[in-house]
Amino acid sequence: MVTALENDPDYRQLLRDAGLRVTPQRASIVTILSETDDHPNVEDLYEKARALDDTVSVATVYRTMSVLENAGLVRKLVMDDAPARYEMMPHTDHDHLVDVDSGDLVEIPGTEIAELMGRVAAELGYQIVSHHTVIRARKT
Amino acid sequence: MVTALENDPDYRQLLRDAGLRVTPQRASIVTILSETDDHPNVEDLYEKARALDDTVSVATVYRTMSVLENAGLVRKLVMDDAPARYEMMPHTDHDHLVDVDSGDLVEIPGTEIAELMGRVAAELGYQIVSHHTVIRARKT
DNA sequence: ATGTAAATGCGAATTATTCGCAGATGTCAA
DNA sequence: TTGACATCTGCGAATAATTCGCATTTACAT
Repeated sequence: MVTALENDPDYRQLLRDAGLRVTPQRASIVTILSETDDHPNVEDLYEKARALDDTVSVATVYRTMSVLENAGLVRKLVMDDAPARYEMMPHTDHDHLVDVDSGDLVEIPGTEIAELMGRVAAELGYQIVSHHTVIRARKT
Repeated sequence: MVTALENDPDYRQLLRDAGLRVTPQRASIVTILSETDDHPNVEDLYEKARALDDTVSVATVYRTMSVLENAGLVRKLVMDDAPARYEMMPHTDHDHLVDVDSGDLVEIPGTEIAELMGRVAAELGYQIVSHHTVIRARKT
């Protein structure tokens, strides 16, 4: 269980490779995000990161997410009717399903969906940059 | 070329079947939306509907979209960084692809993607209510 | 015709997110 | 090590999209 980015040189290097400075605020935010199983929104991240480092501000959480998204380190999940949620860019690809009754967000393992999209996009002469899929569903 | 819902009894009935009143504002908005090829946002709809009927207000466009979406007559496309866009619920299913360079929105014909999602969701014990997929891509 | 719930316009309120700016600080080259 | 300086930061104000409150109107079942 890692408690600070200091102990986890991976992210320090990832940030540097992306041409980004390693600040304590970014360290706390990335630590929180990478240690969590769910998909926090900015408010969640702000509160938890602040527990590690009370100099973190909301604006910085927004900026950090934006900057990490551009660097391809973070994936933003745009929700239909709620603030965006985030996850570290997964190594094992997956999509997302929202339980419309409970609001839970479930990960759909597997790369089939993305692969199919890739094929279909290729047929139209496009190469996928990213895809945003949120399935709204109800337990059967 | 239809110019008012009056001439297109289909939608009047669809609204009624959904338990909704047929108001002139709704008539204008639905007419505009159903005659357009692209995927207008609320501002687009507001301006065009207002040309038909200058009593239409922005709030009503929002409310109408919301109400029609719940009734399953309209599909809302949640964009990553721009206001939501809408389309009449298509009979021929399709998904959407945004050209990241031009901003163009392209329809992806076919039901394969939705079918695959349906199968995958079923495996997890879910039944799809709706799915919102926007692929961001670049011409090859 | 008429009663009533539903719908409307208006403008104010809310919510998520971005921005401007002045001060702080990581990083790099000497 | 130490500067130098571009990058980051916090703060609070600004913006943009969307929703709400409320008084008034209206569609439509009876």
